[in-house]
Amino acid sequence: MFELLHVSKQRFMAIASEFDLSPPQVMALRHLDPAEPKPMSELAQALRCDNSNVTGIVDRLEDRGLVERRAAERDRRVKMLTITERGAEVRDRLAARLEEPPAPLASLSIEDQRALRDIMRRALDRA
Amino acid sequence: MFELLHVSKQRFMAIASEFDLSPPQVMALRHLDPAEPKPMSELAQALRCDNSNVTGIVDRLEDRGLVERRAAERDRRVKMLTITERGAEVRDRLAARLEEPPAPLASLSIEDQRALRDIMRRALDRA
DNA sequence: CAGCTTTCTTGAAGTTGTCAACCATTTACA
DNA sequence: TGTAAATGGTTGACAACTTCAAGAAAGCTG
Repeated sequence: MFELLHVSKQRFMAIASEFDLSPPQVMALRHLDPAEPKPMSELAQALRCDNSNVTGIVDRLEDRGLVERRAAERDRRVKMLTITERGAEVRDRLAARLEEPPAPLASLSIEDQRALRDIMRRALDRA
Repeated sequence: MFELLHVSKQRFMAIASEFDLSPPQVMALRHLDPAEPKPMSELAQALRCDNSNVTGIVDRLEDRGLVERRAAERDRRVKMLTITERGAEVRDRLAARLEEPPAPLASLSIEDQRALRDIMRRALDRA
């Protein structure tokens, strides 16, 4: 189990570096929705880290033109995050790459894969 | 699956901080064996990071008196890492804590847990 | 309007990570 | 044997993540 986590983490970092992104940047891109701008604080909550941390991560994503900050109309304190066109394209390729089943799991039989999926679902439902 | 990884990572970091250790420090302690000193380079390989990185991690573990560096007799370039008495005690408590099944998995039925374990084993054997 | 709260930013400090350069030691070979 | 190359670890520079404390700007409340 421990081993599997380690392998998965390696895989995740390898994919992130394919896109020249850091793991938190990938998490941020995954969470943001091109159709629906979200405030920084929500991203911080999703990433389970401090607001001030998100500032830096978004700074670097914005430098690369992947996301944009925009003051909310209703409350000008909150900055809404939107994904740019380039960002959406990267996000899609990233999602496709991450959805490929990891090597150890791909080598399992179809029945095992199904069983695994069902057990995982039950585990997360109970959580 | 993604979600499960995220949850597991959170759990791991929470346990690490219970012991006032960082994740890499925990990984290092887990890898070292109180009975058998190992060279820095082997730890670097296990942690999949640069030698120079291990230098810093071991520095901080040594500052807390958890591990010790000792020049190998055969080749004085290599530093053998040993776990101190305090280190072994921490390592044991840590192992016990990490072996407790994580909450989402613990809530599964016994059959599901067994099935999960068997599938995991098959996955890692094939890898 | 005055004071409190909320959202985000900034700055300091610490850890991780990589890379290049370096030192000491060992090994290879001419 | 003696010099050159390889090896193990350290150091320094740099970038990113992380948290905390302090601050600025905007909004809310009485």
